[in-house]
Amino acid sequence: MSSQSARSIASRQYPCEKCPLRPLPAFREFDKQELSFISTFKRGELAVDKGATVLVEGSHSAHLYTVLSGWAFRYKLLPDGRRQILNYSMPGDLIGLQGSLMGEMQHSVEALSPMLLCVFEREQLHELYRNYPGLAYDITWIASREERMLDENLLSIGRRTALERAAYLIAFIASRARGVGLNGKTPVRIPITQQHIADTLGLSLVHTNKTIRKLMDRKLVMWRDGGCEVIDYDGLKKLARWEGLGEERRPLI
Amino acid sequence: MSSQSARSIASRQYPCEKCPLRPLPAFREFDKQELSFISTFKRGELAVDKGATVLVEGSHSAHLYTVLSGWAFRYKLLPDGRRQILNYSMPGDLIGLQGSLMGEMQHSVEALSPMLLCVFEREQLHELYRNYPGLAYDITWIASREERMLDENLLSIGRRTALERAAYLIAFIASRARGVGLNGKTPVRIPITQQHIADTLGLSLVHTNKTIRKLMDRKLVMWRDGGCEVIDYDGLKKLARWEGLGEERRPLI
DNA sequence: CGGCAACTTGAATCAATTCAAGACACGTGG
DNA sequence: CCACGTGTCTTGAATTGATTCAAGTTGCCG
Repeated sequence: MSSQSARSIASRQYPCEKCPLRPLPAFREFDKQELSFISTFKRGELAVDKGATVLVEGSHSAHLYTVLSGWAFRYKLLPDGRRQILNYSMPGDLIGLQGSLMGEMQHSVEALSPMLLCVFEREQLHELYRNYPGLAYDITWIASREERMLDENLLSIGRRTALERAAYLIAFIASRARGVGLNGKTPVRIPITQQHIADTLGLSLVHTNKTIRKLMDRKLVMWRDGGCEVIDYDGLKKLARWEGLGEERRPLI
Repeated sequence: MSSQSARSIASRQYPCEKCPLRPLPAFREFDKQELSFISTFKRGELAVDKGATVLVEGSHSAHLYTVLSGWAFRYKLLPDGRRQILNYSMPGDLIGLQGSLMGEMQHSVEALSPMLLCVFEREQLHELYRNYPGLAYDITWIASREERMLDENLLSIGRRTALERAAYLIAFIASRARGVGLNGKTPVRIPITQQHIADTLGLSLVHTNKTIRKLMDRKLVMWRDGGCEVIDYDGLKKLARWEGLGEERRPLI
């Protein structure tokens, strides 16, 4: 629950033309004009500590961000403190688009690990829409992708059993992480606690723990270094009756 | 579970300039150019029977729609038939945007009542983005609004009690319905069965019935004519600890 | 009048929460 | 170097909440 604020670093280390994410097979090619506009769109970079709050519900942020590195999660709170995690953000994902469009943030975002964010000016979105219809289309596409993920999560929480839910969630996160090359030599380590899983699945911490234990007994996942590692990805998918998110190449703003 | 297909009516009764929805206070003003483009964007109207399937998961629809009148719901199925309702659609809402952008439909849509839909050509979306950045922005805004509603639903299913969930859902739907003037003289009648509510809240039919009964005992809602009527809107909001969706005026495509 | 769909209800069973406590690793200050 | 606090994970037991099973009611349409 440490709620420190984000630390800023003004210097920009990565010009968009040398973006380390862009060459990944997960992302579509951009032409020179688009790239150079994004370059001017980018205001700088922001370094964020683990546990820091990137955006707060109720605020009116002047910025939106793309994750360069690190993990975060989006959540909402009920007045009495009950927390629901809505989705996770990882490299290549846009953060704060909803707030940029609708004015006020309706959810908060917290870093799960140290992060590096590309900072964009909300005001310039209009210019993007005026002059770069392709990028505008991409942004709508990104919003739709988020919607699709939420649909899946809703199906999961509403209709899957606890064991299926846990299997689905871990497979889902691992699948996305692999898409952005987060599995170097070793399998991906997902930097979340069981409390995060509980707050994502809509279960209590105790029951989540017992459920994850079953997944570990079945040798589907492993818990190590305060994080989760997938042992048998296909086993998780099968248990969850999940088809996987047939992801084509996507835009990177 | 009647799964008849939609019946088409080619004739267009409502030119966009005389759209019965547009004058409603819920929608923002459009200038003449935008209006005339939308007019050419519109291919015709589609009449749909109650219970008909408008769009099916897995299909590649060439169209997207705006609801002129009537109600529908969006849902996903698990392989074994478990159903999760994701959201409801009512007049002024866009249907099938996600499918238009991503190619394949990832959810199905079924009519809750007879409906009238404006039909648009998916192909022309690109032209819209190229020539009408304001409308393009609107479409992204609409996608974000859907995302926001899903966030709320996720919070509800994940973290609210059964009674709070039911109260939230009914207040939420009623609030949206009132926004588009569906409460003429009498209170809105929401044309859904308790099975729909169960499949939205992630509860069994039996337990949903007992939960709704509690709401009726508290004189918050009423069940009549195979549908639901709100008696005490503020009471529902309070019980659900829901602030309401502070809706400003929104675009109507 | 029969049949079907939606709504009700009680009882038995199962799943999930809450309560309570302990284990373990890690970092910090004495 | 050790004591202490904190955060995370773990486990058992009691309780509550939700599901399933089984029947019955009601209203409507052909």
